[in-house]
Amino acid sequence: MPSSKTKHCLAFEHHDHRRCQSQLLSAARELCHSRNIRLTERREQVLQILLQSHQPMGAYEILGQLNRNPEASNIAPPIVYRALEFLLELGLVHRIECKNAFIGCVHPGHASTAQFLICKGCEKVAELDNPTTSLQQEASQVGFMIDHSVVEITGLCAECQAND
Amino acid sequence: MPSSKTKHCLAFEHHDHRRCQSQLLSAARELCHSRNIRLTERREQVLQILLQSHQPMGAYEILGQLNRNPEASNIAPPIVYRALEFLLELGLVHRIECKNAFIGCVHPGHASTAQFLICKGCEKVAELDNPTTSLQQEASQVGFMIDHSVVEITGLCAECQAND
DNA sequence: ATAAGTTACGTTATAATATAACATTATGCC
DNA sequence: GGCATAATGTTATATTATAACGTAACTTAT
Repeated sequence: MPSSKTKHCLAFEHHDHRRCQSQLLSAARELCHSRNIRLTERREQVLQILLQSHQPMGAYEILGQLNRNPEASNIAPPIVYRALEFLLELGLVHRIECKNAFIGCVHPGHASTAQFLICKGCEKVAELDNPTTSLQQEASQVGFMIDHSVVEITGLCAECQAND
Repeated sequence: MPSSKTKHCLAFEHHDHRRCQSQLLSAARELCHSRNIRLTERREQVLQILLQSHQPMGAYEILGQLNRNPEASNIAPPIVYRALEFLLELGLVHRIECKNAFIGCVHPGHASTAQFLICKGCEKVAELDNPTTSLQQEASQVGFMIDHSVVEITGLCAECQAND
């Protein structure tokens, strides 16, 4: 899974990545503190790895990052999956279903709904931020109680179309 | 994966299942014929299994069904995955990403877009039929060229809410 | 402060899902 | 028939995920 590729695509072209990361991390800490929930070191490590990458990562890729650290090596899959489960529950992280991968949430607050544009060219993923879609409204009207909803739109971003 | 559970939920309550199946199968045959594409026996077998179930099935579950047939047993995963790939491409089958499972399409024709209501209670899945969502329009307007889009709304159907 | 209860983490093994690579058979076309 | 292509078959293995059980850390009540 290439992670440092052609940075030429999708919504987050010009932004201060370090600042964005640290803001999201602070927000996560505050969220957990306010809810009296423990953002432990492990959980924070996993969140940081995802926020740094800013792109979807597989669980084993995250695991690799954790084990890159020479001290405290040899971490096993369940640890990553448990941290992810925690972060997903809080909406700090989303799962990109069509890639079996995970990505840090850029708009914490909408835990139960997310929409993504997924470029097949540069493999970048942009999170959109629509509070509620017409489909969700429709579902509710039919009496379906929504727990979680996912929209994944795959295709080619403008840049990648141009580069063909 | 329970497949014959509490049939009490979601959109397709009252319908003639056998008829629905055979209609979809005919439609598939016609589609392939008109496009001069081969709906081989294997591919048709897989399609039939999915249409019969009318619910999402894992690839290995399908495999199990194929191997249930005493003659011509011992079929291996790639065969199923290849048939699925073919059927997905044509939009005769959809992939339920959040379950890593596959389901026969009930509205062939919209190959590149599908929406599902997925009940956590009875595990049934209903396919909706909205041609285009506002999100897709939005994506297009941003210059994103959509290849495929997936909407998966998970929750509790009306029946399952009542049965709590 | 300590014992009891709970939550998080660590570890081992294994299950479930998916694909790579290559051999064989069938089909379409000249 | 002979050739090219497409589909299937086969073996092995990669990738993703979880079960089950043990240990450590934190929380709370006494």
